[in-house]
Amino acid sequence: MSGGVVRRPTGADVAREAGVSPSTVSRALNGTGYTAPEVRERVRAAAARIGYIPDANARSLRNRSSRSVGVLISDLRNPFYADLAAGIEQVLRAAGYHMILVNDDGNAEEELLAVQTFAAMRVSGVIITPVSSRSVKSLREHGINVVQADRRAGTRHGDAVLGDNEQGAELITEHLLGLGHRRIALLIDETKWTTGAGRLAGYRAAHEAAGVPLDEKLISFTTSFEAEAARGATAELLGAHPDVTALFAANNVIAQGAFQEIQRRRIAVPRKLSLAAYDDVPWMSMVRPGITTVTQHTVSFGKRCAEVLLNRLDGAAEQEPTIVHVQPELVVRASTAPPR
Amino acid sequence: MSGGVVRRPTGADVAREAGVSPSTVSRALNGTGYTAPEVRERVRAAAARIGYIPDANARSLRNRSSRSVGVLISDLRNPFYADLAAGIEQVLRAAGYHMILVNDDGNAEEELLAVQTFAAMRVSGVIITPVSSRSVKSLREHGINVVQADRRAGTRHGDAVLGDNEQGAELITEHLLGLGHRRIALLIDETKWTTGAGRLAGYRAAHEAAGVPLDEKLISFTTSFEAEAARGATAELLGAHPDVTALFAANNVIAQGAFQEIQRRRIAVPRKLSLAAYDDVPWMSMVRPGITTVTQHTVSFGKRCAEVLLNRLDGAAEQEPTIVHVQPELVVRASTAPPR
DNA sequence: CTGTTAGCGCATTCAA
DNA sequence: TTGAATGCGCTAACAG
Repeated sequence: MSGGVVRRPTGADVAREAGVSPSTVSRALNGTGYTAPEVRERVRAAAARIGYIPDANARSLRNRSSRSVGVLISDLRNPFYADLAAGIEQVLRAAGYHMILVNDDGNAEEELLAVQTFAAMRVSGVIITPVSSRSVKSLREHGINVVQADRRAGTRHGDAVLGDNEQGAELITEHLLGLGHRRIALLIDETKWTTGAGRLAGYRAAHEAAGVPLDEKLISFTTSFEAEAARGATAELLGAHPDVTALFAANNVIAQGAFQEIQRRRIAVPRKLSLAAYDDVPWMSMVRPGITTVTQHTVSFGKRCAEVLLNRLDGAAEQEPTIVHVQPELVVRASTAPPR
Repeated sequence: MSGGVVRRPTGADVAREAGVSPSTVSRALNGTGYTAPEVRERVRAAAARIGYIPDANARSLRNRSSRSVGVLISDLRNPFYADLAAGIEQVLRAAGYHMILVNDDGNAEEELLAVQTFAAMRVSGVIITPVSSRSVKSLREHGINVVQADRRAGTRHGDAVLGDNEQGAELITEHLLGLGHRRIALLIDETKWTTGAGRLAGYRAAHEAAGVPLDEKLISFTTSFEAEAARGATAELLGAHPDVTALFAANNVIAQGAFQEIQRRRIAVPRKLSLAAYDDVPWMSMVRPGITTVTQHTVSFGKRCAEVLLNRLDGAAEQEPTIVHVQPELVVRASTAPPR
């Protein structure tokens, strides 16, 4: 039992039940075109009675567009992306859309595959934390609305919701400089993306503004996106430059690696070393000392992304690109203090 | 520019390009039915040349089923669910399916709405951490394959991937009893779901097995799913029962609240109080002392869910239900030690 | 205001 | 082995 093909009621069934034509059913249920109020009620009742659920695929085929939105992120296990997706989904759902979520693991191939999928599904838009500019271009060529989230790849055109990475990094660096630090190391993984580039620029700008000379050797580039790599980079840096008094980790994964290395070496934070990070994720407020961070209010960030997309779908098709800048905010906790 | 409707190539276009009929295109590209190898190549080349992407909606309409799988979870911001979804997505993607992710916030209404959506989309299956049994029933009535993940609502039928909550709770409780604790409090939020009920049962069973009398007053029920509520419950419990030497938090959110309250009161862990939790999430290994937990290997857990569903889709339509039990594993860290 | 007709793009009969 | 015809379920013209 239970198995087999379930013949689900169609619009024609509703039509029969209500004694009208299929097109009237469509109009009555969708509120498009004219329908006599009395008829509309009858159709609604009939539909409810037989449990009619309009077939989304038929509708999308006919309309050449669906109520689906593609969301393409790097890593759902990273709370930054998970929160972003959570914010997006919340707004989409409230607006009657649903989210196709694809993880690309920071891999351009996978990203391109997902673009194919989204094109095939005729999603009405895509929100993407881009890895390669090809995907974004490809999306556009397919006539799909795209909102770039968190960073931009290549093209500077089109809708985007971005954090002000330069300002965020300045906030942190200023904070550290203001405490009296002069040897502040930056741990960063990439500077090809707008996020990394901006954070590096902010770090530089803050030094410049304060008139503090910057030692380029204190900028450490991690090669991978794993916390373990960041731990190694931290070890190396601390070994080579024992005079460093503060560490600035450019994202939450790097911060994790740095924190672990610091714990392993039993370095007293903030007495011997201050630590600050970009992006506030839960563990940073759970550990002692709590980590000073720049938060981007990630869930709201995601909401903004969805709002920008929805706005574009609501007729603003040929409007100017919307660029939203999310203000980063410094959260001072106990991991930063004046140098000894 | 860029705007307007993009006329995407259809199978007919490919047919024209390759000098064959549309049906041959379909056969050649899908590998169904007979096609001359030479023709197949020609069609493939033509398709690639003009950038043909089969319309997923048309295909789903025709096939009465899509390559979409609905995933319905409680809260993407909770790392447990995020990891679960990450595991599911990874396996689905590798198998050529995609994930429609819906958050129900533990709300039965939202859950039911999502069921409607999934039915409308003709998803080929749904993986759900159920809130209400109605949704699961409704899904079945629509002839949709469902895999219940982590817990079951009402019905004991059908495919499911479940943690052995009773055993996991026993593992923790035994561990604490073995250390010599006799006054172990349990912080739990619900016991209507199979997860909560199982964990409570395991806590009881371990006491029984050890011949240690259990004080029912040490079982504290949180009313909400927020960490803050758990913090309050912890405060109350600690106030009422200062002789408690160990705390067992039944999930990661409760553990967070408990941990925060413990920090606030500056209670020495594990010297004055031991703390253990169900489900291992990142902050638990970052804080000092690290929290002793039972891990369910959540990402793999998610993978198993997807595998069970895929297996069902692969012809096992009328097969016996698959029930997978995921073995919990005790991870002993520094938050548990013999009572003072 | 409502019904008839047509077609979205595909996969599958059935004939050839 | 291939092509022509058909219909999945829906909505939008167009007549009435």
